[in-house]
Amino acid sequence: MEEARGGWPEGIKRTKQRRSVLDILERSENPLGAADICSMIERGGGTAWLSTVYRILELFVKKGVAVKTSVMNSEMALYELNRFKHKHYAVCMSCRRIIPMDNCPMESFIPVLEDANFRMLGHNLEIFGYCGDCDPLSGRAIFRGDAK
Amino acid sequence: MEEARGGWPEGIKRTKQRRSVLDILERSENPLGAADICSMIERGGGTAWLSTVYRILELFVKKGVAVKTSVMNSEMALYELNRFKHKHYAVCMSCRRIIPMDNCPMESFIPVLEDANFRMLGHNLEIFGYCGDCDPLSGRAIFRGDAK
DNA sequence: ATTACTGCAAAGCATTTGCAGACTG
DNA sequence: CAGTCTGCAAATGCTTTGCAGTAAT
Repeated sequence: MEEARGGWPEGIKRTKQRRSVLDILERSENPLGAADICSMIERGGGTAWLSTVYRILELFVKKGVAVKTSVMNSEMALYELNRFKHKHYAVCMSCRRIIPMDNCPMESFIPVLEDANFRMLGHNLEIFGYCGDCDPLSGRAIFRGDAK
Repeated sequence: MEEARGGWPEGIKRTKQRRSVLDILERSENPLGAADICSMIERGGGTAWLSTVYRILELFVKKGVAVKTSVMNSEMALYELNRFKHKHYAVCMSCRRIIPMDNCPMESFIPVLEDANFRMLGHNLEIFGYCGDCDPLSGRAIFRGDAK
């Protein structure tokens, strides 16, 4: 489902740095670390301090524009655009290469892995949401405009 | 499939601290952080420095006795016994509670979540293994006795 | 006895926070 | 113009590393 993207996400002030970060996230197939994003901005001629990138990413996550992904055995937090679909990755335990697998019901990814010449040793499924004790269960949309 | 457990994992020297860590991992349903393990040992009357626990966990992972799990939105690395089966968790985005789901093919976990009164907002599947360029593809068992 | 492991201290990274100046709406 | 965001620096928290003494085989 498309969001306000193409335009600009609702409730986020437009700055040069935020434009850059969103632009990079939109272009990237793979999740990126804050440092990656920072150096990509610099390579593109822009400037953005690392702490600023962190703050922007945190904001994007809070607004539901991006999601924070922890990829197995990586020390770094990775971020990617919230594309509102399943996120499935094959992560190489050696070089950390990430093979993204879109549209991926459980039963169909084996062929994809074989095509990618990837030997699966195991997998890990994480489900996120709210348990009974914590569910805000309101009519409000999740992630929208609540204080820090 | 059972390993040398109940006995002692092959190729690991027996020390008080390692016994403690393995014991705790065996008893725990959920993945644990190094600090958790450390304080559990102290609560049990033992002693184990945090750095020692980290070293032990690193060793266990290298030997295939434990696996390192990164649970969504957690800053800490978590470790658990390698039980040689799928690892599926539901993680509460608010309190970080972890609901483990054993024996969990994709199509069957929805009822489990409903029983646990868990509202799923999304999920994340990670697959680990070796890509074509990195596959050691030897006859050797994975994780067994290779240098750091 | 030899070799490896642990306690402890200090370093290393990724991430966060505080503050003053700069920028957006 | 008011409120927020960014640059920058310093702090924080998890994890790693170095070294000397201690324990396991």
